[in-house]
Amino acid sequence: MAIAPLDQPSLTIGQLASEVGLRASAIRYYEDAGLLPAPARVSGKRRYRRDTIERLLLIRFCQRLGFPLIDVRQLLTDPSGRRPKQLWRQLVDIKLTEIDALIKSAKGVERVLRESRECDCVTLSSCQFLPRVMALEPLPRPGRSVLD
Amino acid sequence: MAIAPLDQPSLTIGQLASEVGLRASAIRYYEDAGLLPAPARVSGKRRYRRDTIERLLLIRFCQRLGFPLIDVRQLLTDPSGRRPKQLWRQLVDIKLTEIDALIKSAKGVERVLRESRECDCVTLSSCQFLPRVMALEPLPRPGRSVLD
DNA sequence: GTCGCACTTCAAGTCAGCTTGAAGTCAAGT
DNA sequence: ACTTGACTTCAAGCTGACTTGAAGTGCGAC
Repeated sequence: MAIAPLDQPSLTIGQLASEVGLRASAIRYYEDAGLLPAPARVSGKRRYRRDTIERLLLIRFCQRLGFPLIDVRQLLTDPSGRRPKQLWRQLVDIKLTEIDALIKSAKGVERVLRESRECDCVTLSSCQFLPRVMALEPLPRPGRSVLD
Repeated sequence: MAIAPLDQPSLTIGQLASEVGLRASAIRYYEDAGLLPAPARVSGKRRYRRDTIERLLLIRFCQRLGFPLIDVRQLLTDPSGRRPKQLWRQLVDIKLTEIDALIKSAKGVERVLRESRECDCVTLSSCQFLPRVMALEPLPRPGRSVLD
């Protein structure tokens, strides 16, 4: 039986989950989704090397930046094993335009909200805010790949 | 049988949909979701008064501001039939804090994205951006009621 | 030996806001 | 009479990131 090197003691899925603040089911899901390689097994149970922690942190890193898992997978499944700088820049550039649009849109919404707070128009057609609100783009919803 | 007044000729669902830029299926969905009252029928088919257009515009108005349909329903099903000012202010105030948080969060993400674009650190643990990214709150995802 | 617990797989459920499909109805036009 | 087209209902599908549940396995402790 393969024995983990001493500097990389193995973790059960529960230990790994609690170290990174995830549920075990999420880790299994990442494996199914191709974000984590299938780990070694000891009597059928998953055993993770400690460096898996880092990989999970990188996943959360990217999630915090607004990338969907499908894009994170692209980054992580680079054959060279290193963070592919070129793809990273491409993703960042697209995400930056998305974020700029989001901020702009959110600021427009904020302004209209502040102004319409005191609005008590009963019929919408007489509402002074209607044209400005309808001119707003809807807040983009996240979750889709930046690479369509 | 009730006859629509002359100043309110009735619209089929398809006419209504094209006037407001929605699909007929969306209008039926709004009815199921309690956002629109069940309209009169002519031989089984829905006939809408023209003021339904305004109600649909109000729904889109609220959607553009980021309110989920469940909150719009609260606003629309007020027994008085008028826009309930007090609820409106409450919703707006909560939404304003959400939007402020969103903008703040998005600006943090933007800054990190710009800075990490040139980052080529191979291992995440040595990445200077990790602590700052992990400190970011995730971008809030829309769609849930502001009144939990 | 048997209890409990952490693990396993697989399927299905969750949220929002619709869309799509199947199968049927209705009225007008040719 | 037949076709066309817009309508009807109801059920199911779609997105993303998971969670939940059911049914089973393995292992250490008592």
